[in-house]
Amino acid sequence: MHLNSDTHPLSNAFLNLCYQSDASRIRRRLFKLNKEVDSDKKTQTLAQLSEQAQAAFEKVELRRNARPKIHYPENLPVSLMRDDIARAIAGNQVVIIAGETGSGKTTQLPKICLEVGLGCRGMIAHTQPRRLAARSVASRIAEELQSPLGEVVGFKVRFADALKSDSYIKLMTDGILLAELTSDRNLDQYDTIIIDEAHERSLNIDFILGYLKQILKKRPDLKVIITSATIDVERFSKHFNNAPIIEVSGRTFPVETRYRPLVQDSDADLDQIEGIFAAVDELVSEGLGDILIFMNGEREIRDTAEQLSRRNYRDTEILPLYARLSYGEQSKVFNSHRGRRIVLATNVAETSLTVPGIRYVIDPGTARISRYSYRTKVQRLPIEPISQASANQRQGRCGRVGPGICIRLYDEADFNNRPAFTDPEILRTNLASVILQMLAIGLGDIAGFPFIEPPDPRHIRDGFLLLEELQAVESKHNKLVLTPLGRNLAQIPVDPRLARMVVESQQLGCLNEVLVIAAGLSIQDPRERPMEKKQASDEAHRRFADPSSDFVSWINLWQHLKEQQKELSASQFRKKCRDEYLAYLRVREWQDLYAQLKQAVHDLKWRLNDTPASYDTLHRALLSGLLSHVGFKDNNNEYLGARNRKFFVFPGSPLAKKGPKWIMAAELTETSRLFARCCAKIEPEWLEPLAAHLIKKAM
DNA sequence: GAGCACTGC
Repeated sequence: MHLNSDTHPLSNAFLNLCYQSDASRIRRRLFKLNKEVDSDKKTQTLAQLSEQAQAAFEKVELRRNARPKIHYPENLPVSLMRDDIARAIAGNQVVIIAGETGSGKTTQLPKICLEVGLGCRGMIAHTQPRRLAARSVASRIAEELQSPLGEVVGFKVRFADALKSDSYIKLMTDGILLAELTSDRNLDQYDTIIIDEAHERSLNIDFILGYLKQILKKRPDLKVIITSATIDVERFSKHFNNAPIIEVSGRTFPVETRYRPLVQDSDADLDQIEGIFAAVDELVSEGLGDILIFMNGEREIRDTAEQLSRRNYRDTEILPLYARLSYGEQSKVFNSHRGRRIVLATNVAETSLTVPGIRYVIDPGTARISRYSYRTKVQRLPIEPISQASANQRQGRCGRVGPGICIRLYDEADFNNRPAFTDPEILRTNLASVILQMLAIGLGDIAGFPFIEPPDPRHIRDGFLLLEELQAVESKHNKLVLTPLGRNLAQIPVDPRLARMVVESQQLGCLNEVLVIAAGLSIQDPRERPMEKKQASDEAHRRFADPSSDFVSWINLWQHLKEQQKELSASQFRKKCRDEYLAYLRVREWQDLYAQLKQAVHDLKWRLNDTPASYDTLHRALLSGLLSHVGFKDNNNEYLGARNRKFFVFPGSPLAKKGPKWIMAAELTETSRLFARCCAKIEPEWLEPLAAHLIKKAM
């Protein structure tokens, strides 16, 4: 029989019916076999591969027959449209599903896929922007399919998974899917990819959508489903060659929008707090129901909460809500309550967290939005007017339990003049990390990558510049390519600057300490600082402070935790953390991330140092990643280096008098959460890479 | 001595 015959196990037609990852492996071996000259060996391998193909075919049959029985909750809008959806999926490689919350698309789509026969030649990948969502969606679908979590339906997020090799549906964060690209270029383990919440347009989502567009031709069997809120869906459709859009209605209640601008006809202008008072008064007179007020930040929330509580609304509790809040305080918004509740929240409440039972929303119309300034080379968090899409999302937060009212503290003309959508992250961020990943996967020209919205060329250039400073890329034949060091950076799953420190520390013999610090600087600060216990918590934390360096305090805290953990039982340790104003879950995250980094350096065949590192080597390693954020003063107290770099010298400090040999402080990444002091004596040779870039710029 | 939302590997 000839290989071209459709029934031969090694024919293309047959392999197309086999389990995809096996088929792809067999194809690769067939391709290699072309070069084999020994005909006996060739025949033998062909027989072997035929057998494997047969098994891979049967695997698909087995999976098809073992699928669970599928039922749909009849009251969901998406259930009613499942035939339309099934038909669209069967007839198109890419389908866009647009629907608001409450349509049931997230839970029902993978079931529809399974029912039409997908999930058999490979798993159904289903991505979520957040870990928590990935896990809880997995549980919900597993429950509906009456299968324990991790069997038919599993999940994989950073630090946790529950999945079997014969699972059908795999919930994951979009970041995990991206990370898997490194070892599975064509996503062969999947026959279907569902990208949920694509309208959020995170860096990960934009990158995945570009990547998928590229592999559709190589994987004609792969089905892709993009789901999004009903905003900007045409853009997705256009990106994927006019893929069909199916709209699914949501199940929400009508929301009345009232415009109450602060700026009125000249003399009656209100400031924001007065506007909020007036809006709260107005809503209180509407009747019972919880109120959600959007704010720009922690401080603003605290101030507003204080002023609102002074107004003594009857039977009303005021709750703050922001990400840095301790878990205990955050969870208060989920507790049942009597009377009225006013929740003052940052943007967490817009996407990440759904505050239950909200009937009224007050939207001042602004938010802090992270933006990379190409001019100053730093990431900033300016307060900006939010987009129409974002305002509508906020408004929708009060239509989930009944008809709602949303008061906007601006006028309708203002709303209509705003941009329709928030700029996607890719247009607002430093691209070093994305570029590094793209180079590592071998995607070639960043400028030619099919992004939905291509990033600003100046941002791309700056991304390369940062990578160059970190010595991760170099110019070769007029092209910027990854250096061996850069290849290592790409394998260390933290910000490239932090990864750079890890690489340097390996050479200097302080890997262990720097892993602790790099992990610590990547997570949310585990130190809690509750409003009413500021002093006590500061004192508890001060025990770990190091006079010369904030980085060393991380090490001190780490050691302390390790000792406590050794002595105490698990529950005692949890309690101890609480008593010492440390967030247990974040401590765990720190330890998990450390373990992950340790694994990564283990894979690189690097060894941890057994003896404690000296201050000098430690700081030298840390500075390698800080270069682009650090400047220094010469003996005349003149700045060397780009003045607009993040750069701090404490002028009053005695160390400032010591001249250019001391770096005093540096802000590592975008937010003050990572502000850290390090007073390190800098040896001239450490300065070379720094001086090369910075001094040249200063000239 | 800064004072600034939220995610993700």
